[in-house]
Amino acid sequence: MSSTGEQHLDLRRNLIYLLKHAHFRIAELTTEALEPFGIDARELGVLLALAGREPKSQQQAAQHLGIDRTTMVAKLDGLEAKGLVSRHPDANDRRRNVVELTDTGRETLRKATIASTQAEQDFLASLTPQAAESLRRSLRSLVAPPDTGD
Amino acid sequence: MSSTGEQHLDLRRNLIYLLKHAHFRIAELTTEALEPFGIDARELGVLLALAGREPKSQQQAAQHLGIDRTTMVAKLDGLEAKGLVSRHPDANDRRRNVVELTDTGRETLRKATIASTQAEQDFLASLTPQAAESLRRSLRSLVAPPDTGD
DNA sequence: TATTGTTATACTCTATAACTATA
DNA sequence: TATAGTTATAGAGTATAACAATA
Repeated sequence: MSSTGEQHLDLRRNLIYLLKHAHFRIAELTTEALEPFGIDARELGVLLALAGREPKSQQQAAQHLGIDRTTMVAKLDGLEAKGLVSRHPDANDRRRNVVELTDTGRETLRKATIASTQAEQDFLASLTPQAAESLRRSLRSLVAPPDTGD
Repeated sequence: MSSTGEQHLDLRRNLIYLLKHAHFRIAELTTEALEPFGIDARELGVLLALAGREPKSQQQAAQHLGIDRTTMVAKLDGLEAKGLVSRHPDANDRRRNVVELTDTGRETLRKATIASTQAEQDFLASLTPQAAESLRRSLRSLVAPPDTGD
């Protein structure tokens, strides 16, 4: 702690580096854990975004996830092909597609979430429960709630 | 906390989602903060990796950063073109390039690190100092020290 | 034979622009 | 005119394979 601005020239204290690698590793672990369910970590994210407040239009789901609507198209194509989601034109606004989880999708989400939660716990195993909860809480407040309910 | 396995079907508690978006945002903030110095957040990472224990071969630097050696080539091409690093064949093993920061590179790193640290502090501003330090410490232990000093 | 740096190539992820159908 | 979904396309960023020089 010098007063002259010694700025710890240490890669391993760099937040970008830490967050990038932490993300990479949990994504890797989760992808492995989800393998039996036929979806990857990204697809779980889409299912979670949809499960929040159905029914949703594609665009609403995309905003919730923080991805582009054009990206959402491809994700939903894949999930629909697997029978996990269904798309129907919105009766009130036929430009929109209402996206819903199928029964299979809901069941897959349930099981995949259990596996994903286990992967997270494995990932966080070296932390105390308090530190793990603090980490999650801090990240939540940093990311800020994209709680656009419309 | 139900005992039946209610697995919080909430995207915003999902670690991958949180880490991905946290990474995205700090990378964005840092890139802005580094703009005056002519480097981006990734290039700062490379400079930091090099500054650790010079002199280093390209491959050692790449391993330290956790990127492929072929990726390192392009990064160093850019940094060399900007006059921030220099490459010389290793006298003891002429297959290797020893990569070092130039004086300009060292000075750029110094200033960029100050700006980057400020960006991190801005990013973490909503956390208590304790929570911020806990976050960094937890992330460090999760990422694990790639302290291959050779 | 193995390794370092390099190049060519391909793959993934994502966004921008343009098209269509609806509003 | 504007919006939702779609498609085509292009741009990052990265890794794999193959090559030259060196060990």
